[in-house]
Amino acid sequence: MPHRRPPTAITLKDLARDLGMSVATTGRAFHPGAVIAPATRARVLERALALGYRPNALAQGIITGHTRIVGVLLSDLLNPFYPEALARLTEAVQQAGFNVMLLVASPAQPVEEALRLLLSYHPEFIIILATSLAGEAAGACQEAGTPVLFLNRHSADPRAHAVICDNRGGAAQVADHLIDGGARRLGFIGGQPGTSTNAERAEGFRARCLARGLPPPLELEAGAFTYQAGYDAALRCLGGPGRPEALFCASDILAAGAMDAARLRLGLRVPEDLAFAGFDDIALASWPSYDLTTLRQPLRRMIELAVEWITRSARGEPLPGGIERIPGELVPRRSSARPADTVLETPF
Amino acid sequence: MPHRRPPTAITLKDLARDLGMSVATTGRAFHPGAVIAPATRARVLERALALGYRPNALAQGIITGHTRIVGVLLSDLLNPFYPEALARLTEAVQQAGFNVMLLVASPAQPVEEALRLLLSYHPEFIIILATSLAGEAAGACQEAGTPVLFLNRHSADPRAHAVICDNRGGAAQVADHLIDGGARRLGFIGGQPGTSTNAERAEGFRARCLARGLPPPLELEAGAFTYQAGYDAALRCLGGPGRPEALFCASDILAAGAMDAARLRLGLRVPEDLAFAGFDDIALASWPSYDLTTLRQPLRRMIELAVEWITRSARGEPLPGGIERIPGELVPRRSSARPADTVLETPF
DNA sequence: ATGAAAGCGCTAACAG
DNA sequence: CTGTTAGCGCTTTCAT
Repeated sequence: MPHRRPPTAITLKDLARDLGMSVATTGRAFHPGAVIAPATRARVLERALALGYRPNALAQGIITGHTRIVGVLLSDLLNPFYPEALARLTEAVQQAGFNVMLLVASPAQPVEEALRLLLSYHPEFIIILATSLAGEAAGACQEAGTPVLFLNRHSADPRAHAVICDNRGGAAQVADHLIDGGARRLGFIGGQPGTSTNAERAEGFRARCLARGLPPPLELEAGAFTYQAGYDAALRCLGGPGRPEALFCASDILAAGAMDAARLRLGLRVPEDLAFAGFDDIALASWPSYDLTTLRQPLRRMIELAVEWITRSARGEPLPGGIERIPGELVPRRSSARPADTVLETPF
Repeated sequence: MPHRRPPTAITLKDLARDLGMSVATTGRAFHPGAVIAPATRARVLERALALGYRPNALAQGIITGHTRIVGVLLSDLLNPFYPEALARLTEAVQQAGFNVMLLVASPAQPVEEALRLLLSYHPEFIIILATSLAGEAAGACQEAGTPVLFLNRHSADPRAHAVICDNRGGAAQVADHLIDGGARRLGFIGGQPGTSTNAERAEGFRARCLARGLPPPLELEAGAFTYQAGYDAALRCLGGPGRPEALFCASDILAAGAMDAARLRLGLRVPEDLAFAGFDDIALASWPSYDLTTLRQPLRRMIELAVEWITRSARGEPLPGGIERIPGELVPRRSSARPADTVLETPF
C-alpha cells in the first residue's frame, strides 16, 4: 500500500477551523441528542452542507463500536427467491440507517475466508440468506461475538436465531388444497438435501397426507433449488407408471422446471393431467405461462422482524432468541385448478 | 448511542502485550512488504491465529485511506440480469480482496440519501449496475472524489467511466440473424426509455435493417425492463394487422413476457408465426419453455475489466477513462429457428 | 530489526 | 453550553 489517501476529503477538524470552533462542539452538531446551542448547530450544519462535509463512518465505528454495517451472506443468487428477498431486505436495512455488506459464497471461494474479511469491518449483525452455509458461517460469527440471524432457513446451532416461514404449516395447506382438488396420488419434489426448508416442507406435506387418510406421497430429491434440477426430477418422477396426480415442489423455481418437463417433454396437460404447486411465490409464479399455485412466503413480515432484531441488537438489547415461524399464505392459481373450476382472475 | 463496544474484540495492543513486543512490530507482521524478521513474523501470526486476532479494517481504512470497500448501486433486482451480474461481480470483487457494500435504490427511498450514507464509509470505488440512476448518483460521487464505473450502462457525464456490451453491434447481429431467417417485417420492443442500453439497441437494430434494404422496424416502448411490460407491449404490437414476422426485444425478460403474450393470449406459434430474439442471455433464455435466441452479454469479460479498474484505481493509477465496449455473442435458439431448420441442440 | 511517538478522524469524559 | 484532553485500533515516520 504505497501512498496515503489522495483525494483527502474534508474533515471535522477542517470544518471546525473554518467555523472557528473546537472540534468537540462542531462534532456535537451531528448528534441529535448532544448538548449544543440550537443556533450553533444550525451554523455548523449549514457550513457542513456548503462544504460537503459528512462524518467519517469508519472513525465513528471505531470509537462507538457501532459500525452500522449489516453483513448479508448469500449463496444462491440463481434461485429468484433470493434476489427478491435481498432487494427488499436491503431496502429495509437502509431505511433503518444501516448499510449492507454483501458476501456471495461460491464454489470457487470458500465462505470462511470471505467471512473473515467481512468480520474485520465489525458488522453489528450478520444475516444469512441462503439455503446452505449454515454451520460454517455461524461458528466464525459467534466467535467474533457478532449476532447471527438466519432468514428463511435455520441451522442446528441453538445459539443462532432465525426468522422463517412456517414451512410445515404451509406445506400442509398445500396438501389440503391439492387433496381438496381431488388428487389422491400425491408427489413431492425436494430441493437441496439437508436444508431445513426442504425437510420441513416434506414433513408437513407428508404428515397432512397421512392425516387425511392418504398413502404417503411419492418423494423425490431434485438435489438443488434450480430450474434444471426440477426439470430432471420431474422426468424421473413422471416417466413411469402410476404417476402422481398432483406434484408439490419445495420451491417455485423447482416447480417451473418440473412443469416444463411435464408439459413440453412428456406432453401432459396442467392441471388436467397433473396439478402443480410450489413454494415462495416468486415473480414467475404469477406469469401466465406458469400461473402457479404456491405458498407465498411472508417476506414483508420476515424482513420487518429481522430489521427489528438488528436495531434492537444495535441498542444493546439482548435478542429474544429462538426461531420465529411466520405463517405463509396459499395462493391458488391455475396450475392446480380443478377441471370444473373457473379461475376468475386470469392473470394480466 | 448509549454504550461502548460490548464484546470488545481482541486488539493489536492485546496481541502485542501477549507476545511481549511493541505494537509496531506486531503490526508489521501483517504487512507482506514490511521489514520484520521472518521468525518474529511467524511467532506473531501463529499467536494471532490462536487468539483469533484480525486487524480492524476500519482502523486500517482511516489511516491508509484504503478501505477496500467497493460500493455497488442497484436499482432493479427484478430483471434477472442484475442478480446474475451482481453475483458474479461480487464474487470477483471478493476474490480481489475487496468487500461489496450494496445499495438498492427503490421508489420509496431516494438514492441520494442512501448514497451519502454509503459514501461516509469512503468506498474506494463505486459501480453502478442499473438501468437508471445515472446522473443523480454520479454527481455525488465525483464530489466525494470517488471514481465511478457504470456497468452495462453509461451516462452522459463524460467524467464517468463505463464498461458495456457493444449494444449497437449486438443488435445488428440480431437483425442480420432475423433477416437471414427470412423475416422482412421486423419489430423492436424497447424497455425503459432514456437508458443507453435501450437507445443503442434500438439504433443498432434499425440501422442494420435499413442497411439491408428493409423498411425501418416497427418500434415500441414497453416502458420498463420487466416481464409485464413486455407482455403488454406485445399485445399492443401484435394485435393489429400487418404484424411483424420477427420481434427483437431489448432484453430477455421483456422477450419472455412478449412471447407469452403472443403464444398464450394471441395464439401465435413461435417461431412459425413469429420469431423472437432477446438480449442478455439470462438463465431463462435457455429454458425449454422459452428457448430464446439472444445476444449474450460478455459478462465475464466486463466484470474482469471492472475489477481490473478497481485494483488499479486502488493502487493510485489513474483510470484509462472513456467507455469500453465489448462485443457480445449471438446465441441462436429455437425462438428464431426457420421452419426448415433442425435445431440440433434441443435444450436439456 | 525493533520500539517510541505522533497521528488518522472522530467521540467521550471532564472542566469551565 | 463550549473547549480541553484522552483515546479508539491501527500505521508510519524516526530513532535506536
